[in-house]
Amino acid sequence: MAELAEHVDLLWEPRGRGARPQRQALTVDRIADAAIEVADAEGMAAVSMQHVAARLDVTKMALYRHVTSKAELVAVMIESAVGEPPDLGSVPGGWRPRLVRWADLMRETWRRHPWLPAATTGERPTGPREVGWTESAVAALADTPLSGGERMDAVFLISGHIRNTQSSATAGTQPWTTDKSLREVLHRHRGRFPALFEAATSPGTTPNDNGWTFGLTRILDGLATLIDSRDQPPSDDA
Amino acid sequence: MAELAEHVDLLWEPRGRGARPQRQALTVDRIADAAIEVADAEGMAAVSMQHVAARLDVTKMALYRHVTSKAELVAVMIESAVGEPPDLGSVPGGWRPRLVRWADLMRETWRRHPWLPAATTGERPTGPREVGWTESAVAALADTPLSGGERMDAVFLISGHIRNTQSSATAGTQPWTTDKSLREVLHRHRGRFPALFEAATSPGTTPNDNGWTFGLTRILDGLATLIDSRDQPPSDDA
DNA sequence: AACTTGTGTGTCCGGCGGACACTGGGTGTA
DNA sequence: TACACCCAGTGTCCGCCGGACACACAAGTT
Repeated sequence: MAELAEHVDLLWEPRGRGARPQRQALTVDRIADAAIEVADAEGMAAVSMQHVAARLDVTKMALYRHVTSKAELVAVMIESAVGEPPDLGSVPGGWRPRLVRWADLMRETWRRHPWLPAATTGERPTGPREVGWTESAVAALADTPLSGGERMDAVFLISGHIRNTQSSATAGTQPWTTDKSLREVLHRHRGRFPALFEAATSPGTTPNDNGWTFGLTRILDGLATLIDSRDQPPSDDA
Repeated sequence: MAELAEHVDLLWEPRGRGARPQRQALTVDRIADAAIEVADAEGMAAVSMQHVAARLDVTKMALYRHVTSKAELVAVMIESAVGEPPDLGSVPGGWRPRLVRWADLMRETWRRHPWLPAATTGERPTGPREVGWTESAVAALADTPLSGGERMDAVFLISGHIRNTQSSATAGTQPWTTDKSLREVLHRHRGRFPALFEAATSPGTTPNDNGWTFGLTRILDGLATLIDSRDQPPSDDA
């Protein structure tokens, strides 16, 4: 690790005030930033202690002075990547525009860090910023007649939809309209999957956004149905 | 690997027709079954070539005679675990009861194999049974006025909801109403997350099914809104 | 000047997926 | 009957992974 070039620099480069320039001190933030860079560029699978350490020009064990385990590093990565939760107070028009705005912001964040779906599956601790995002969405439903549990379920439903549309090929449903080899295999077995074949080859009217717009509109329409049924106090129909 | 007990058995146990009983030959199916047993019991993280091989009493390299890589083993596991897709032709009442039935069946399958969400995230090949499940759901929407792309988006939306409700703590939204330590931390920071705190502590009217029923109802209501708007040919309201 | 503390290093471990050469029993053929 | 071939299963090796632990070494403190 002690590079010869480093010594040469020491001899030849001007030094500031007698103290050696010396590389920047390691901090949790610098580690998390480096790990996020790796994940953004090469995916979650490339995030190993060695790889992250190499990017910072230290040994992997140096990282353990600042994080206790890889799981903790990932947790810090997530908390840093999701960013500050938004304030939707200024969005006019009630719960629906607020949720649309929230969903768009969250989707944009997740789009910038495609590894977030992979990193956030499974049991793990939750950080304050992540909670803040949820708070923000739950608050958007404050003036609806939904119960507390229903508000949480609604937020979970939307955030789940973001996760699903951001991670490709989630349930084996997605890439058929675009992936050429899949279209080909579907064509070959069209006798076995007639409805799917017809749906995948018929002229599509949906935007190519992984079902994002379609799903969000359905979910919000469904919420509207529930909310409207509550707003009108019990009418004659069950 | 050559067990003494095996030799003893050879000497003492009756043998059928002169041929030694000899352990069962390795097949892809036997390997997949063993891997599924491991995953069901100990989770996806415990599925390693060595672990699976040990369960079959062979060396890990023996598995590579039947699958080319671990990824292929996982693919075979999934294809085997999802089972035969259902035939919904006999379900009366139109698209909605058919989709409800489909969702219940799929949810039950995924409940039996909690590792399916983890195993099916990320790029991977898709098997015919998995496609068959999608076919089944798309076919359920055959007599609706939805376009092909919309049918696929609708199916993706529902299967994504299944995935989300089956994998716990998906977006940091779920376990707050149940997990005691999370309730405690939320109580401690209730000033910072007032809407969430109020929602999580207010008397809940939702069943404790991870938002499954709530979300499915919202999605189907949203689909109904779209379908109804198509069924009535363009009326006066936009 | 000696001690403590905090930060990065070097080495080791078990487990992972996988490449590759080998072996030994069953079978088809001479 | 003898032999060669075939191939499923074995043993060994490699590089990478997360992580434990002892150590080095500079900066303060007393």
